[in-house]
Amino acid sequence: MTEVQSVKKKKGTLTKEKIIKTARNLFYKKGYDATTTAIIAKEAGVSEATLYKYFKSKMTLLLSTVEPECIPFMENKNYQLLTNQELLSVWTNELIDKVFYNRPQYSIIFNESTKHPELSEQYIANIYSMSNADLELVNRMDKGDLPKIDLILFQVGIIGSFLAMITHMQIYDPTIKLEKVPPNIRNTLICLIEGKFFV
Amino acid sequence: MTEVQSVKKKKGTLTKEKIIKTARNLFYKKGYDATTTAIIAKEAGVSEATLYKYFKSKMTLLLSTVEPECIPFMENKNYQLLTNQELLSVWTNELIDKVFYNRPQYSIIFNESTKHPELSEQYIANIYSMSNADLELVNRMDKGDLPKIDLILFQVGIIGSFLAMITHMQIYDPTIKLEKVPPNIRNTLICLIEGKFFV
DNA sequence: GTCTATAAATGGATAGAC
DNA sequence: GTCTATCCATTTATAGAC
Repeated sequence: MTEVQSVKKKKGTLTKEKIIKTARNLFYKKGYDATTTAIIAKEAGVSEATLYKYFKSKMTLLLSTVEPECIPFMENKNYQLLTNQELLSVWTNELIDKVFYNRPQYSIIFNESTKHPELSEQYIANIYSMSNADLELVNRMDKGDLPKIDLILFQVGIIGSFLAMITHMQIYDPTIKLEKVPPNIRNTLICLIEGKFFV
Repeated sequence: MTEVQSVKKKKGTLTKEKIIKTARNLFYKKGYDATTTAIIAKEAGVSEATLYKYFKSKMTLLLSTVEPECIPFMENKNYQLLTNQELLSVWTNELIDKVFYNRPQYSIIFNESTKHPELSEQYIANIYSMSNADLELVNRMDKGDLPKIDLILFQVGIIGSFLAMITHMQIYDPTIKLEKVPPNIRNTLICLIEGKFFV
């Protein structure tokens, strides 16, 4: 399938995607301000002039790297059939997975939005996009089946918590390769959210 | 008391402190890489040459801004007398307050450590410094009175969560003045940690 | 569509006067 | 202890050839 796609795609499109992908990883690892257009171009295998053919500024490129292309990741389960406990558990795990597989985007948005207000719109678009599980949660809160809380702030807290834990591991072992959510992080986070520590 | 102190202090010391304070706020608000030594000097009311008399490089200044001068903030309660519930509640609130009143330092360390490994040492020194409440928690975990968890990772999660919530508010209202922990953040975070949502 | 070459501005850092 | 003036490397961004 990727074969078919890449045959269809024009050279220019591929170059553009390569630049975005390269820039995203660099912004994620070193931050926007510390990443030069020179190094992006070099690692993407193009010249700086080419980069500026596709993006009229470095900021435009930044915005492209956080576009929600990979953000939607939701299953279409029958959330209505779940118990409160089950729903919350599913919701938490879906959130963790979504953030994990898009952690460069989330990390960039969370880290750079205060510094570069141009990103705020993308931040809001991401944070306020509702999954089906979200909607069902809100539904039950409205009906009184679940305690009413600020779900957005709650979610922000979980994402911040998760990203901090990932960062923590990376500070300890900068060479670590994260192919899936590290089990100890998932456990500690679930433990945190479910209040398991509060016996 | 500040009067007495300022009389005692030499001019140079005051200048140095002014530079650190100014730099800390700028690093916090705009990030290390986006903050120039020119703007630090200007806002501190000195020339760049003066700044470089006190700090041999911009990185040295960064390290000074996160030094734990304000970090210790702990009470000396009789933690042994508290019930598990009370201890956890006290521990959580102390952590929140500590992070809040030193949020520039925490924020800088959390945001810049991956990008600038020179900071890792400070990161570790901060994260691994144990308060009395920490020690009592570990104690009870060892005795089996509380479930055993990775307390460090747990703490990292809470700090990340808290900083993300603060950032979230600031993205919404960049003019906001935070004089104390916003009640909705404290509530949501407590609600998160105590698993109140998991009925 | 991509490159080489370069403009224009800004960055961190220092020498030397007062 | 502090400043003015300046150095040199690096940065974003572009013009014009292929």
